[in-house]
Amino acid sequence: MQTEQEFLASYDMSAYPRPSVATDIVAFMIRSEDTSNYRQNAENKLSILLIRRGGHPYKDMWALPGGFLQPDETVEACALREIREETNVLPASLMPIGIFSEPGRDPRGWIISAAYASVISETSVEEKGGDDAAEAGWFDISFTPTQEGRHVLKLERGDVFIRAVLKEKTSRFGKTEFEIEDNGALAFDHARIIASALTSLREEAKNYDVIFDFLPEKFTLTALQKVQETIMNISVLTANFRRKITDYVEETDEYTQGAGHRPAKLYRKK
Amino acid sequence: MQTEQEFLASYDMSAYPRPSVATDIVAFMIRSEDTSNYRQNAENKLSILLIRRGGHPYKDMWALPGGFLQPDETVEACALREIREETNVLPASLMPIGIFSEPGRDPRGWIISAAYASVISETSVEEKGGDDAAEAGWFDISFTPTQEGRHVLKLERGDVFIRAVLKEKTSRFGKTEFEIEDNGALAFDHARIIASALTSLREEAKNYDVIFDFLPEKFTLTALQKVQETIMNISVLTANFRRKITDYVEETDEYTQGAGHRPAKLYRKK
DNA sequence: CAAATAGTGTCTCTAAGACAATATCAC
DNA sequence: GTGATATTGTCTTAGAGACACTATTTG
Repeated sequence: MQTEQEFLASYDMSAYPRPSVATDIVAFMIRSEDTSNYRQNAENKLSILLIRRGGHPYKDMWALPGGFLQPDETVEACALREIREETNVLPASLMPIGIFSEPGRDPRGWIISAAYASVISETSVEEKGGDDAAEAGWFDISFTPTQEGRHVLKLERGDVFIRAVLKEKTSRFGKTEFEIEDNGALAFDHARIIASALTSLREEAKNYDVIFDFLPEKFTLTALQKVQETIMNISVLTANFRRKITDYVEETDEYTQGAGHRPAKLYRKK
Repeated sequence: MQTEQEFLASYDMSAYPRPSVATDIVAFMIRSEDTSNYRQNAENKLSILLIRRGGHPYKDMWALPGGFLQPDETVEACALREIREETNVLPASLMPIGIFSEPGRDPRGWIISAAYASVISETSVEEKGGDDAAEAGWFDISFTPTQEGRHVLKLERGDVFIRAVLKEKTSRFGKTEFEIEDNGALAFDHARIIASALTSLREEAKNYDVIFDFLPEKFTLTALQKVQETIMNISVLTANFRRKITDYVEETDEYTQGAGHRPAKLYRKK
């Protein structure tokens, strides 16, 4: 009879086949763009971070940031490390999206990926300019349904346009999934991952769980409302939004200044 | 300059360290127990499937069904295969719970696990008796909060009692997690996985997504209500439950028979 | 009829949606 | 004052929760 010690000493992990395990991160940020009229508030665009692949496979196409899991870290820590390496910022939130493990999803071999959505506040990343701007950048994202259950994913940054088409599919267990019909210029199955991530983000934004993470510590209620409207791609009535959000925020005694119109009180997350 | 073909031909996956990847499945079933009074409806108990470990490590302790991912399958397919091997049944649903990847979670080495919750209808599994009853069995489960953010997980089957204690912890990003304080007789970090799975199941049951999966195709509204009450560990008023559930079901023209009280109409999921 | 479950009607209160009205700043 | 945003008030309606009541079967 073997003892546990003896068993563990003789156990050989390499007897079983093992995949490489990676994380891919969909990093969301809301970028505000000044309007022509100085009195008008800035407009918001939802954007994600993409990196141009310098080497094979999918050379010169755009991919999500990510990397391989290391032996001394959790999958979540790996995702945080990768996003940190790319943006120099710790994200304000990290949400699991799913495990992507279809055989053949990576031409290099058996590589499965744990996908995460993360949220980065624009103010936290502002200082970093476009130092290696050709290699990484924030793409404005839109994801809209068309006829016959198809969805078009558009990513735009300056003069770079990416357009992918996905088909909505209900999985065996009733969960809606996306299937890639046209990759656009996206690498691997990343169009699918982005679609899932945005769907999850919208789900989370419904109950106000994630919208605070897009803003700095102190913010106006109008800014908060704009965040939600931008994410959900809808518009809500101000009075109703304020009534519902009251439970989640607390006042500060500060106000915005010099905006060419009535100042707004700043709030903090409760 | 290398072509993509050349790159892929020279690519060596084994240059990077790889973990073993496994799935663990929390299979839920609601078992009805006849009461002493013949006119009374059966009582429901929520239960999960556990397997007694025959070998090291954690020899003789109880563990979740699961197994290693194979190169030609998705993680989800792996979970389905494992649950199928154990119960001979295809579950009615499969929900991702999370990836458990803390270094040291498995004494055999670097093994990460994708955990799933699945739901099995009692009627679909009824035929199978206790053929290897000593090795696997359905344990009634209860999971109740105590003082100071602790939770007690009790598992019971005949004369086998398992009692584990977990501490509720809010992760960095606001998600509630569980940390094991006392494993009871559970192997690995499976107490944590079970706690997460039950929490997810309750979340899903709130909006009636998963309760149908516990029942056969045709069911009474009372049975459906009992399922929800059993999962959530609450009781709801019949009139209100029926009003809300109307949108999710459709009538059949069949009725229950010979129960010693008024027959109930059978419904189907819409 | 008794015991048990099955099923319906309705009152109250809260929350959501729509819309109107008022407040305050920079120029 | 004008143009912009900030903030509050209130009407209506839908839905959740509580509770009382009626219906139907078997022994």
